Amino acid sequence: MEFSASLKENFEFRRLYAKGRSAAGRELVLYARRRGRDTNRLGVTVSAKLGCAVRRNRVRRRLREAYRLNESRFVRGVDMVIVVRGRGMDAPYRVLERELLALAEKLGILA
RNA sequence: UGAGCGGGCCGGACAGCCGCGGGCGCCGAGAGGCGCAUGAGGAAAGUCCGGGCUCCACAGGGCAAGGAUAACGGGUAACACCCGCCAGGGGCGACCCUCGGACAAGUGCAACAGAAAUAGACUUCCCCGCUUCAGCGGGGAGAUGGUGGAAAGGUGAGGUAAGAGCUCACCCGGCGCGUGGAGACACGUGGCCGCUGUAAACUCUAUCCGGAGCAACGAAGGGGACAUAUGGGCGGCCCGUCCGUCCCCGAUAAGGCUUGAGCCGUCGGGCAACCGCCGGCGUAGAUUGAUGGCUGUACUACGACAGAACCCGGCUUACAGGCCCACUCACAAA
RNA sequence: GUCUCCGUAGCUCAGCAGGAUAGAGCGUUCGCCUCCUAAGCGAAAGGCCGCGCGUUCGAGUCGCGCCGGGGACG
Repeated sequence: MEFSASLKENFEFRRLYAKGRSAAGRELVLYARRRGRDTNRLGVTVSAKLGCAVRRNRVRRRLREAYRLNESRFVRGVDMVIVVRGRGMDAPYRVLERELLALAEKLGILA
């Protein structure tokens, strides 16, 4: 990826939940917050209650792929967190991709 | 052909493009880039057992406590696992199932029902005496008594006043002896005995177990606290033995981190589990945690259960579908 | 990773040295009381004791294996 990295630290997730802007859809919830850098950071969260490790990994990989293939459409300098809801566990890739872009559009972080 | 039984194996495949992890090679001052091969499971899971490894000075002895295991023989590093075998049970059969030591050391428990729950009494039966013929007294007997999971070894015969393993025959169980077996045990035999069930009740017997865990451990160096013993050395006590101890930074670092009781094959030993010899192979190692997306091709057509986190051996649980081998029964044909 | 505890009526809990028909409080429903409501009084309904297998004559209770839900340390 050109200008994106992972969001890792727990306190940064918490800061986004508290201070970031959010948009919710049927399968996902997206939190985003601008920061004064040139790069983006992406975090993905799937609750352990929603399924076993294999299913959680699959959703997480699909979402990272959806972001990777559409990276050029995003604004630079944004931290974001994707939270998967129960309905999103079995959603196919196309649905997740469309939902991610729609939520990003709603938050105004698409270029 | 149908039904079944035991064991083993696979569990998405192939091609292209774009991505990811660590490894190797090359380029680059560096950041990084390019190329190559490689990259989750039979259960990776639950964390229920057993070990390796690391630290606790050695991992030492004894006692107590606690825990674990439980027919017998073997396999193994070890086990609660595996194999074989015995006993009991199920199936026409292949074969399958069983926490399978000891209630004859002691203690506890056995509701309801029943006269009575481990054993006395009562009811009842018989004989003698008395009698108002209802019964009462003395003696004998242990058979009868709706029940109950379990009732004084069972059935039959003899015997007797009435009865009783009191005696006899057969059977059952225990114990002793003999034979066979490595042993559990089996078979035979005896004028020794007849004893309720429950130890997944306490307990007893035999054997085993030091503790903590890779978030273990962790260097040089720096800082601080307590202190020479009535202290400490991973739960208790004793012996023995050793020693200054603890905290913070360094350090959410590097390492530990993958070659190991490894996998495959031939041959040999063994009923088997398994063991031995020889030859070959090199097979994830992350630290927010690597396998995804798209397209195409067929197939019993959207392909089950499911993701390594120090590493092994087991157990248990989840699992669409498919393949192979051995065997059994029924029917048919030869 | 290690270690614990709990699943019983709609809710909160009792009941465990195994014994017939599983209780209490709150709630629900019905009745009484009151002009009406609350309170009070009386009655009733409501449970495969989380699931399965086993031990036992008999299991909510004992043993084993699962499932679900908490909690502790790091």
